[in-house]
Order: sequence, then structure tokens, then C-alpha cells
Amino acid sequence: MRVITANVNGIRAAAKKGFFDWLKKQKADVVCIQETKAQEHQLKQPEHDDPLFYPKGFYSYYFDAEKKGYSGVALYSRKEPDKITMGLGWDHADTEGRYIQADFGKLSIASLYLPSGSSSDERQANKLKFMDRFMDDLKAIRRQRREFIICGDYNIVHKEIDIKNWKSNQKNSGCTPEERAWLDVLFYQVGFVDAFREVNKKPDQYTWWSNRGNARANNVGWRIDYQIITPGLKDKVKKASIYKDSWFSDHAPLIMDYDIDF
DNA sequence: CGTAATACG
Repeated sequence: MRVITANVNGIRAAAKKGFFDWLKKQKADVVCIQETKAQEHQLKQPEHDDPLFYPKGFYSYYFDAEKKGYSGVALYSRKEPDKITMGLGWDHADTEGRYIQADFGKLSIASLYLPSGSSSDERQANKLKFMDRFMDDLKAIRRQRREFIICGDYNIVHKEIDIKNWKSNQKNSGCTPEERAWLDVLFYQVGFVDAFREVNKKPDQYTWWSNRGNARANNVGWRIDYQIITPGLKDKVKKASIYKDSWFSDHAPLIMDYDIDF
């Protein structure tokens, strides 16, 4: 099966730039979207009344933030899920549209948008609070007898190999030792696996570039989008690719192939 | 500086 995760940086803007035309060609089974920056009713207004946002051949689910133009996740699936869960049962994740999960037999696939902390110290504190609470859920997930693929924008780089300017970003949100230690706990203590790194050990594999300067042209990037899997799926990871030429977002989609029937 | 509504990333 093929799972794609993509932070679209506004699904209406991405649609105008041809995101859905691109998606159609990708042979995805499940698509996890972050930062829709829309409420579902806005995708149904006459001027946007387009089956675009409900791509043909997919079951489509949106989980929006209460605040307009902000955050929001979505999930598209070729197969109808047994169950869809929106939110995590706590205010921050639920009012800001940050988590949606689809269950298929004993496999769950989720789309996560972890808060950014780059705009202020207050936002960073807010991000750390979310991470702390979310870690409890991740631990609970590991206690379930299910396999998980938690896709999304984690807004954190893990290692030096995951960012161009390692040294100069140690104090910047997304690359602080505290945040990277959180990923260490996730991978080395809780036991989740960074599916991309299972099959690709190369440097300069970024999924996000600042839109300031010529960051993208110079590949001055960060790898902050992941597919995090339970260890039972470790041997099922077949292939990973980052669609770094994505013209419809400041993030690059992460396309992963798994040896899983779907 | 872009997205989408005046903040947030």
C-alpha cells in the first residue's frame, strides 16, 4: 500500500496550484493532509463547489480548527475505514483540528499537525505543552494491539542529518535540544520507528523550506514531516520518496510504500 | 513573505 503525507499550506491555495491533479497521478491508497486552513463548509460554497476537495475514488474526511483559516487536517482513503476518529479527546488537539485517525482492521493511519512554535516564545511554550500531552497518547497507542502509521507535520527535526544549518538553528523552534529529545523518547523509549529513515539514510532529505530568501532553491531545508510507525511494521517499509519538486506547498509530500495489502 | 483573515507559520 502507498501512504502519502502532505502539509498543503492551505488546501484551497494548493488546489488552485494543481495539488489534486498531482495527487491523482500518485496512486495513493491513503492520503494524510495537514494545514487545510479551511473549514469544510468553505469547501462547499458555490465558488468552491468542486468535487476537487473530495477526490474521486477516495473516502474523504476533514477535521477542522474552530478558528477560521487555521490548522486543520484531512484524510483520504481508497477503502472505506472501519472507523474514523477525529481529535484525541483533549481540548488543544480537538479545537485546533490537529489529529484524525482511520482504522482498517488492525491497522490505524493518522494525520497529525503538531503546533509550530516559531512565531513567539508563547507559541513555543504552547507547542511543548501539546507535545507533552501527545506523548501520553503515543504511549497509550503502543499498549494497543494494533499497528499504527502516524503521518504528519511534527515540526521537529530529529538529527543533524535532518537539517542544513544544524549549528545556527539550535535555539530555533523545531531544532532545540528539548524538542529533539522528545523525538528521541518517541523512537528510543516508546519504540516508534521513523519509516523514512528505515529505507533512506542520505543527508539533505528535507520536507520543508522557509519561503524567505532562496532557501528552497539552495535546499536550505528541514526534515519535519514524518511517517511514524509501530515496530511491527518496520519490515514492511518498502520505499520512501520525498516529492521535493512540489510546487503547490512550502512542504514536500512524503510518499511511502509498504508491503501491506490494502 | 504566503495563506487566509489581522494571526500565524
